[in-house]
Amino acid sequence: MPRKARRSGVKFIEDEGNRSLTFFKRRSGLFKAASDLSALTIARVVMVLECENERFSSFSTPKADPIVDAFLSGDAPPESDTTEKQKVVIINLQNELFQLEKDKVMEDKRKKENMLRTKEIQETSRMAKYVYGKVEDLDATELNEMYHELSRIEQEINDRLPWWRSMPSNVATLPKYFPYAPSQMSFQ
Amino acid sequence: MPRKARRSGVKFIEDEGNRSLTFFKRRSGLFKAASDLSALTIARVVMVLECENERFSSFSTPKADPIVDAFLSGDAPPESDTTEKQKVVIINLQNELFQLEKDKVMEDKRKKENMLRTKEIQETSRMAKYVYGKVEDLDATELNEMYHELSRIEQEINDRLPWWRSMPSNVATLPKYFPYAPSQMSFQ
DNA sequence: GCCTATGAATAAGA
DNA sequence: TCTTATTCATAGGC
Repeated sequence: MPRKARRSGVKFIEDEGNRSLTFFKRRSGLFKAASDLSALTIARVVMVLECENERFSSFSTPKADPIVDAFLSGDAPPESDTTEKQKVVIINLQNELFQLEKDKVMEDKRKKENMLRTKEIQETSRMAKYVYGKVEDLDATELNEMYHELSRIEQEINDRLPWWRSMPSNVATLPKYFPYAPSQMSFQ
Repeated sequence: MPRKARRSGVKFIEDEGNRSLTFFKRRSGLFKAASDLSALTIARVVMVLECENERFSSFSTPKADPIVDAFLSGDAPPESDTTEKQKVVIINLQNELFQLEKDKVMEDKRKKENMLRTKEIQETSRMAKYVYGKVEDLDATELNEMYHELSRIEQEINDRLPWWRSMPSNVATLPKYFPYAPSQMSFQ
């Protein structure tokens, strides 16, 4: 029985407490919506949120084997054989080692790119061209490339792990410094 | 005036046409929700969708100056003078430089953490044996021992690793909207 | 695309 | 947190 009228538009919420409450409520709504969407269709979703306190959260639809999930979440049937558990744990470790190697490569690559980029920016005097070219075009490309890069890594890992149809879901999560982009786009 | 009952659960939609219709409807709903969330609070959202035909779409809330926004979305008044454009360019560049700095810091942090982790794994010689050896080659006692050892380490890893590499075990605590739980996490 | 009946999300209040 | 009144998204028709 609301005594105060329900909030009207989509204006910024001034009150701190109310704002953060709304943030959490709506975040879970958003996650649920994303989850439902990918359940109803085949779509995959990856999502990163940064709240006002610079804290991040992410959501992504997984492709992990249900059996593995069950093990990992502790729902494994009690009679399940120990070797199954070993497998899971070992996979985790192999996975992690592999990830670490991959991370190294990726970081070096990104660092190089960033250095080039910084230099470019500092050198550039033709700024207008930059704006047009960068934001309109490159963001879409970067987005696409980044996603595919992640997918590729995921694929490689999958190839190494015969009975694990896919990576643990969090691998598909995008890095937090994902380029900001024009608000909405579709590509290839 | 629905003649057919409304769809019940969140089961996969078999019918192709219906499925893609639902995809588009819900995608726009998702985008709207994300947009509202970031309007109501300060949150930033980045989202990438991959539909079943391997096409991508993305949504993100840019944290740009409103002027920049207008400019990027093509809404800039035609008569807007050069100084406006310059302002746009500068803000944009500042944004990106800031991003790059942030990236640098994050990468250093990650690199450090990775090195520690790699060392930890490599130093544990028994562990190495387990990881690189075959499960089938170990006897029951070894297996058991290993399981407990690895479980302990897994726990430690979860306690110490940053979000992007934590073991999926924590999925257990998350709401399951899905037979296989979506990965949802918060970090930093 | 647009229109409604219906169910789901959520803002306040407790 | 939970509850409930209300708004909002959306499934099904066109």
